[in-house]
Amino acid sequence: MADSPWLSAEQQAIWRHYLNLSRLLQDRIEKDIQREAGIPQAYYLILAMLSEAPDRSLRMNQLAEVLRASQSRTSHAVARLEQHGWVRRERTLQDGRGQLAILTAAGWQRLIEIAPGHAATVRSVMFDPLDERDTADLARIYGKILAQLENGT
Amino acid sequence: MADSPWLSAEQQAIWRHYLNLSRLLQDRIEKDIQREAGIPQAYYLILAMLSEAPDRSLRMNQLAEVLRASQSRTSHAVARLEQHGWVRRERTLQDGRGQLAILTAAGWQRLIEIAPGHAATVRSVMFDPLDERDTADLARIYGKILAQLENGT
DNA sequence: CCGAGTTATATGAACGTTCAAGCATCACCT
DNA sequence: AGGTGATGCTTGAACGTTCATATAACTCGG
Repeated sequence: MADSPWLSAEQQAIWRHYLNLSRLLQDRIEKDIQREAGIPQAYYLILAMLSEAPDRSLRMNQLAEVLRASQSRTSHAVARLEQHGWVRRERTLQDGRGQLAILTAAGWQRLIEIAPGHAATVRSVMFDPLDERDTADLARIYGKILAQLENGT
Repeated sequence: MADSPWLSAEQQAIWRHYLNLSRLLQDRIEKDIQREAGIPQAYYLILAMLSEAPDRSLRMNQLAEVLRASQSRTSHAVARLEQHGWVRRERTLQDGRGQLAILTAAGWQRLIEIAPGHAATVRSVMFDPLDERDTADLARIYGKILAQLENGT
């Protein structure tokens, strides 16, 4: 806990900036992916994470962890991606409870169709306005905040 | 549009950091406010924005704009806050279509009960890990990105 | 002042997320 | 082996957001 609960004027300004930025950015990315692929960004990230995993598959467990999403959310999401035919599920052999989420060929295909446009959006909105010093600073700062967040309380 | 669609390794790392950070932060704040007030952060922000406006009231129009939310979303949200008794609506005199969203006494009361805890959370998670140079850098960087975002495409 | 187009808001359905159970399997102790 | 608790995952209901549509009030040219 902090000694004073209030934010300084500067902190308040940054916080409002952050709120606006993250909403605008979120909306922008969301619409972009929705238009290109007809799925929300959260689902795109599932395809992306699976594509980088060995055998393009992950246990629901681990998938939820890399997404930092709840198991429930992950389960619902994978169920829907399964309907699209972009992911399929298989029981794991080692653990009878385990489910393996596997990126299908169609899912891979879809992903590589979408990815460049998505990357271009991210670049143009987040990185084009920044110079090298900015990105270095941003990396340092995000590292600090993330470390704090991941510490639990 | 950018010349190359791909992100550099550093940009990719920052982007992932940002995604994780914003999700963790969002979850943290959301649960915090949900626990304290039983409303989502988006609704808390409505109370906050109204509290700062003249007569603690704004036209739906302007409210949506300061929130950077759609009119539909704002309408649904205010409807629900009205059920809680924290906001009420009144037709505007000048423009027969206009609706004025007004923070009630109960809404104000609720807000000042919640605000300090909320500020403490923001401070502890976002600002405590940063030193003065960090916050200055962050202000500069967010300013740049926001300017870009607000430029439209 | 009449009608076409615009603006301000609301509404309902569809979708995604959260929350609280629920079920099956595993792990461990006896 | 058999029970007790933990783990992995799913399900359904409740809620918030989005999208398309509706409605009412304004504007402005004729």
